[in-house]
Amino acid sequence: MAHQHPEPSAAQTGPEPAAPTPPRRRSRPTIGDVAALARVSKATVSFVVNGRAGVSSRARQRVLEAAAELGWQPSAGARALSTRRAQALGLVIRRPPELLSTDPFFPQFLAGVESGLSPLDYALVLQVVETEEAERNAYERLSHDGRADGVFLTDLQLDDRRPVLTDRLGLAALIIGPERPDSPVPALGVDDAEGVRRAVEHLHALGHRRIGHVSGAEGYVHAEARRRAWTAALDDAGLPEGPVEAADFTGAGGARATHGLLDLPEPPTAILYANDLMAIAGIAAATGRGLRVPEDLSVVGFDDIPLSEYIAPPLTTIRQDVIAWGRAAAQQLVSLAQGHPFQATALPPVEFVARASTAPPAR
Amino acid sequence: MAHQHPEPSAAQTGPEPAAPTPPRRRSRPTIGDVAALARVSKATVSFVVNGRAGVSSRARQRVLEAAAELGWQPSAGARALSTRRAQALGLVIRRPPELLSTDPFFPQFLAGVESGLSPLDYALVLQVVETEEAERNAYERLSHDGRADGVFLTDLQLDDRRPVLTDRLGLAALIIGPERPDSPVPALGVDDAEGVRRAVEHLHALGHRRIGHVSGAEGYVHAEARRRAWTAALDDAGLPEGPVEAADFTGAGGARATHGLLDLPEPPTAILYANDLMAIAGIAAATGRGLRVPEDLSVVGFDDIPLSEYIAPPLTTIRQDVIAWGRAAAQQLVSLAQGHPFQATALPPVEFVARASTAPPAR
DNA sequence: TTGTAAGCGTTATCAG
DNA sequence: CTGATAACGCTTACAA
Repeated sequence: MAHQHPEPSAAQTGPEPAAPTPPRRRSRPTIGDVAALARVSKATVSFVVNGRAGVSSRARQRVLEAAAELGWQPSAGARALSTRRAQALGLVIRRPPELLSTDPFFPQFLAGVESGLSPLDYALVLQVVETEEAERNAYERLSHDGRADGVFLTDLQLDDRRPVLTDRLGLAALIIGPERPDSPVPALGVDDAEGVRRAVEHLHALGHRRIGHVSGAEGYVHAEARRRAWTAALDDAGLPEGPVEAADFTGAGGARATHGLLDLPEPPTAILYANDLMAIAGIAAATGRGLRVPEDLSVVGFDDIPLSEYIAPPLTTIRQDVIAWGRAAAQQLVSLAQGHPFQATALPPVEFVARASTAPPAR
Repeated sequence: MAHQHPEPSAAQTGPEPAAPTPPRRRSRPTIGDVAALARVSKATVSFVVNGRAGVSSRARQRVLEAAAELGWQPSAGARALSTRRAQALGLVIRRPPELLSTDPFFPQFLAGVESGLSPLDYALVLQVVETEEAERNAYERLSHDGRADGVFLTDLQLDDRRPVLTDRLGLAALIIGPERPDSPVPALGVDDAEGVRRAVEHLHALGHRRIGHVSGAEGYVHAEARRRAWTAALDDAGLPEGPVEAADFTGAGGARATHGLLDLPEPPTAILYANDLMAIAGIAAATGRGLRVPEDLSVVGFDDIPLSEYIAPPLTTIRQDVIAWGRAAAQQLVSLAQGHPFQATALPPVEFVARASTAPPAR
């Protein structure tokens, strides 16, 4: 009935009586207001907005008109409390600030997630945390507070405990990245290996035989996947094992690792980086040592960030459609959160983009 | 009483009797369970967790023990329904995908916002939209669904209608950027002008007299602010008006604008870009024309993205502490959402960072 | 087809 | 100081 007003239920049979000295700051209309105006019960209104059968078209009509007149829309919070669903998904990001601000993954992923979520009328609750403890905490609260019906698990580590955690919480979850063996949580990821293989083949065809790798932060599943793909690709190409330097996905790390590789007695003539950011920093590092790219050193990145096309030389790299990935992930997770079983989705494959940072080796 | 279980209130005098064939999927404990276990009323439990006076220490003790034993934490959703506050802030982002994925602003800002929000126990609801209509819609729903108590207004346009919208919705809002005249919504932003002035002074001191500017997307308040600051700084330095080329904050736009300036009959010897991304693309564009940076062209960026230090040459730029900005904004907006009046906060000033992309002009 | 009433898990009011 | 009891806005049996 008349919400937040002291009148007794008599109001139910007619429009709201003019309250004497109505307290200003009229709050939003409620389902009760709509029901009263449409002269039906709250249940009927609920049925109408939820598109359920069992409502006469006349009643439906009146409800819709009343809702429109009052500008009423159901309250997500109240609905969540009732249905025990938040109509929202959670994303907890744990990354060092520097990485967060430069890596193009998250913004794109977020854009994709949103594009998948908004047609379904789901919201996204975001948390950025620093420690692992805060991270666990965030998932627990998200679940507990009923703020999210499902969560994305990104930047998975090799020994990540989050799948077990979400499983225990009974919280729907989806790993963003390569599949994990024995994981209680399904995963959705593109196959990096294909792009890496194409890159190695490209370098091999150019005549490179010593191809180094600057890997991402150790312990991360995707860093590890790219590294293994590189090893496998070298092997497939019949090339000897190449030198690898572990880095951390940052510009500083990429520069340092590049120097490490170039300081070797037999430096590589080409380097494959685990992301574009490190590759760009690597180009600068090599340039700083008097090397020319690509004449003296070929460089391949990973991600194809928008900037990669606009540096000198334009970066040869491996492109993933992160937006499409995010969209697919969102749809999948909503489906999981609604209790449907996981069903594998096809993601656009990674793409090898040849630009000017690769060329035949000088020697 | 015992929540969601069929037992009669007899359960109140002892531990919960073992239900025969208990339905799986035991849901979380509620305040009622805690109250029952502690042998107090729900209200008392509520008072305890909200740290309000009027509870005997014995009762408080029992409540805390019961809560700990049950692992109970209050449900944010239920609380929100009761208090009519979502304990969450909203951020609606409308940007073209490319810009979103490369501009370091949002990730940093988000990190800052979160660092301000999490101690206050507020969540962040994020939306990424494409059209202006979707944007308006997003704000309306956020407000209306009760999903957010306040919203950030970013990327403000000169004729932006969002301040009026949020005002009409009665939704707390905070503009992220320079203050607007006559705005019903307060603003929190760093003063770009100081950094721009320092940059121009730096270039002037190096001997430059023709300093061009590549501006950000037209219509944006912050792009306009930087452009005006540049004009004013030239004026202050007693330099003639310089050529300006309008761009859009993207790498492609930066490259195009750079060519535009360099094609002039009297090309500038130094260019100030409205962001680092365009500056980096500008360096590549200039290099592609056979110019050397900084010998033939000095370049100054804006933002100091992490990559700027690791390109060749390292970029001279203007740094803003976006994380601190985000944190301050979060605190401010929470305060506004709680009904407190706006009170100006000091933000760390922008900082001029001289690196190697600037040098005395050749001619 | 429609209405009633009982939740959902809190907070708030107001007697004891 | 404590405890019923009524909101809060919605969904959903269950009746009518």
